Amino acid sequence: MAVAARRKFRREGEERRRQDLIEATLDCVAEHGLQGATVRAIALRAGVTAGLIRHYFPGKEELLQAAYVTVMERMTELAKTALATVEHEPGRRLAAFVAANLAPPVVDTGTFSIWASFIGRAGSDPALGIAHRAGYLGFRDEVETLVADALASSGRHASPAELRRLAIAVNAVIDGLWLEGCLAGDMFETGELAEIGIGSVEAMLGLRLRGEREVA
Amino acid sequence: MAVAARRKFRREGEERRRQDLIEATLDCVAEHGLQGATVRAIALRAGVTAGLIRHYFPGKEELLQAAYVTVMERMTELAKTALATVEHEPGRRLAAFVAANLAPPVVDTGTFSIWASFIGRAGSDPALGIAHRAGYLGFRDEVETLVADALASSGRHASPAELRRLAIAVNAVIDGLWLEGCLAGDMFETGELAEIGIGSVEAMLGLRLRGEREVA
DNA sequence: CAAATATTTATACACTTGCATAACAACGCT
DNA sequence: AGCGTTGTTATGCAAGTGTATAAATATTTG
Repeated sequence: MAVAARRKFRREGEERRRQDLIEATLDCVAEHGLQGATVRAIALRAGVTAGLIRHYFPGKEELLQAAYVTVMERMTELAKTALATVEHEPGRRLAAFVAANLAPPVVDTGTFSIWASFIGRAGSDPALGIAHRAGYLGFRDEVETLVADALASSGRHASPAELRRLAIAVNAVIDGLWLEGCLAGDMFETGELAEIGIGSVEAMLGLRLRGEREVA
Repeated sequence: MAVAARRKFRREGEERRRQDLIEATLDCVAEHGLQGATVRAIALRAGVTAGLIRHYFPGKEELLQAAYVTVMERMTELAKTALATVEHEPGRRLAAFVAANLAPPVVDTGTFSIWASFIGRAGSDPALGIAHRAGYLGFRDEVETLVADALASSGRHASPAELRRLAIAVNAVIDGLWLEGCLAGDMFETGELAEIGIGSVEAMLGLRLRGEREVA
């Protein structure tokens, strides 16, 4: 009488397993929203059994929060990477920042689905709400700095109040175009969103951010 | 031996019940996301028992779709109402449209929560995706018309391609500011978002939309 | 006022959910 | 090699899920 064979397994490092579980969670959320992120679905995708989740996280709730934090870190990290690799002229830096946020991998249906799923609950779930606001303000501060530098390098200086308004507006354009790109990417040519974004920011600031020959 | 008394009830009209169920669904989604929208929670909020849902809808899925359609109809309807009540000068119409979309009741945490919850699944659920795209394009067409009129009334004419770009950009600013307002409304003064939105649109179009004395 | 109709309730069912627990086996240590 | 530690699996459970069905009652009809 053959007894059911117990499944073989390997012991992965703690950090590695945690990361795998978070990744699997994000995949589930991206595909079917928070509803699709059941402990069993997550475990299946991570290649483990459901019980293991509770060995690394107090409960499903904490795993979801960790996943959300990871997403936001990843998004801001992508934006900063775009800044690090680009030249020092402030106008070009701002343009590069805008462009980077309006093209893959930032513009991505999976990422958007995750973002929307989590943010929908940020209003009712305090932990998620706090995590969101921190990420949002960080992003806006980054925008404000870039805008201030771009203005200063062209000899203009704005009052703090005006700077704030401009940062909010620039941030909004980026967010709005990002949204449209994620939701209906097929409606735009490659680079079109970035083009529109940079053009809009130029108009709002009254500056040219790019050299004359780069408009393509 | 007292037999459990059967609950009293009233027969509401068909359309009324359907609307009540949809309303209850939206309340549930607004509070706890799609996860909170269980048939029992919905029924409880609508003041009926769970079984009744299946008398008015083939299944829960169809109720959710109907609820989503209702939300989008309501949002676009609000925007159009703002247009109907305002004067005929094209610039002012555009300004009023922008302002209406950046203040309550369009800017509202509950509405946003619903929107985010549904749109997160618009990528994977074809029915929701179609419903979304239709609503989105309708909104953008509206923007494009308003922009075209505003430009024309000030003697400028844009090519179709340029008009398209401007409409996308204006749409993005509205979306982005709406998002910020819904997520962190307490960070903005009353009317500040509308002010920023109109200012940004003016800059992008190179027009003044308001009379000189209305800037407040 | 009685009968017919169909809205609404009540109950049951199969399934999924997150979580608890105990058995097990992979790995590090000596 | 043997042993202990603990990462991992397997199993079970109570609560909650959507749905199916029958019974009951509010309302309409004759």
